[in-house]
Amino acid sequence: MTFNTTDDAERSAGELSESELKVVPEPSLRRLPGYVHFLRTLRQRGREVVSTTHIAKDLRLDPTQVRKDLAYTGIIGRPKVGYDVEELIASIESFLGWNNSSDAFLVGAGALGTALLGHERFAEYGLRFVAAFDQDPSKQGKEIHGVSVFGMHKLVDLARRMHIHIGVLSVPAQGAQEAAELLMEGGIRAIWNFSPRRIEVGPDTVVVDAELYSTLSILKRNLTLIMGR
Amino acid sequence: MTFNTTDDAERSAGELSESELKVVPEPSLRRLPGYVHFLRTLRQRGREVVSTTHIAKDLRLDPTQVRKDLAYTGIIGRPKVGYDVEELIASIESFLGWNNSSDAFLVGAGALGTALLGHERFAEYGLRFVAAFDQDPSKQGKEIHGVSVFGMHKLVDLARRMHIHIGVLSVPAQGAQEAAELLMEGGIRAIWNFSPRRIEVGPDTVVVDAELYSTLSILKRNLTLIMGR
DNA sequence: GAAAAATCGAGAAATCGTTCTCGATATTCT
DNA sequence: AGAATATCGAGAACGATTTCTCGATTTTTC
Repeated sequence: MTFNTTDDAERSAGELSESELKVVPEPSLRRLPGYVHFLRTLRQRGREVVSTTHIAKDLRLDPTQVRKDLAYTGIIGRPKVGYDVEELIASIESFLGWNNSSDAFLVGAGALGTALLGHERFAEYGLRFVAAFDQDPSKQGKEIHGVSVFGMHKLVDLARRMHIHIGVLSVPAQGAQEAAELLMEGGIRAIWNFSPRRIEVGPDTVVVDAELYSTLSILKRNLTLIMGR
Repeated sequence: MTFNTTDDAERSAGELSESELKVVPEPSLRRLPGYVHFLRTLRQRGREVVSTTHIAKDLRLDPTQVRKDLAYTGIIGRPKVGYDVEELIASIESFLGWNNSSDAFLVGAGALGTALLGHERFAEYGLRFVAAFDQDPSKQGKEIHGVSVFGMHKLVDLARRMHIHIGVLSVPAQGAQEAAELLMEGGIRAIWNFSPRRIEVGPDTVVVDAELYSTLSILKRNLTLIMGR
């Protein structure tokens, strides 16, 4: 997040009813994509089963922790053997909602927005951009990486008619809240926020911050520490 | 993890000596950028002092937590008044190392890399791209957002001569480790990893994952939960 | 000038997440 | 077939982070 960063954990959780969201710890949620990535390479190498010992070793985690994380997705393993790789991938992907690809709108087709539109890899994670929006008239009517760019005034109507549920926000800080309001008016239920601003949403919408500036801060802080040794 | 993501907290911490890094909790580090952002808007509005009560309310956090976070940066407040906004911003920025801008290399000038190069905002967070590198010969010799793109073979020598300490990795998963090796050979001490792959580094280098796919996963998971109500 | 109100800062308590321990189970080896 | 080994899964122990409590301090009000 963001800078928003500020409150990532609290924030995203706070937006939903307590009971439902806190079921799975956020740290576990953060680790799950990593498992999938590792498992995909295993599958590519023809591996059929894998133990948490094995996963943990590669990812430098505690085997018990991996086991608990995997358990959240509902999979059960076999003692002395481990888990079926194929089944495990399917279990996590399904749990994370990567299977049913979601169509998304992107708001703010600047440098960052353009990059996000061009990042084909998101398809693997169940995200597909179907339209982009920008205030700048010179961008409207064009296509960026195969996605049409519209003016902001078209957003609400299009979102409603296309039944879009995900909005990706890559606008400057000032325009962030305003853009979020439009997205909500269009019926969007989830916002992936790349802007450095905390966004206020209603109870029917979730915001997750991309945390770009948070991780950058951790990097610079760590660099300072490591240079001073 | 992940791609990275997986082990962010553990990972970055693990790379440094225990004592130094664990001083400030990572959750606090993640929240600090958010404070700065909020404080900047306060300053813009002419506000001169602010209390943790005030900050916490806006960011939906616990006032005590905010107070503890701020204390890590070394600032001290005045009872009944709060903190001097200007001084507080300076304190956090200095703590996070945003003042002394760091020169960085970017590896992988694809869609994501291009976007990062064009994101002027990073300058505010003490990051400046001075060169980019890519395998693709058609990109070499050109400039992207004012930054020259070189072939990978120039990386090590240039990094050494320019005394670069930060590398930003936006290459596909397969090339990530290899690119990281080059960066380390060039003397780079900190890597901001946007690739969905865990990276192995020596004890003199830190890796911080950008966690793009982690936050996306949290978003999709939350969306699934909220849609099912 | 004294009383009231707001806020900081330090320490205690509670909560959350990670790590450890152990019994149960499936496989492999002899 | 029986013993040894590896791994899962559940619960306990531990550690870290968040939240609560309270005394001290400064400003404002009467």
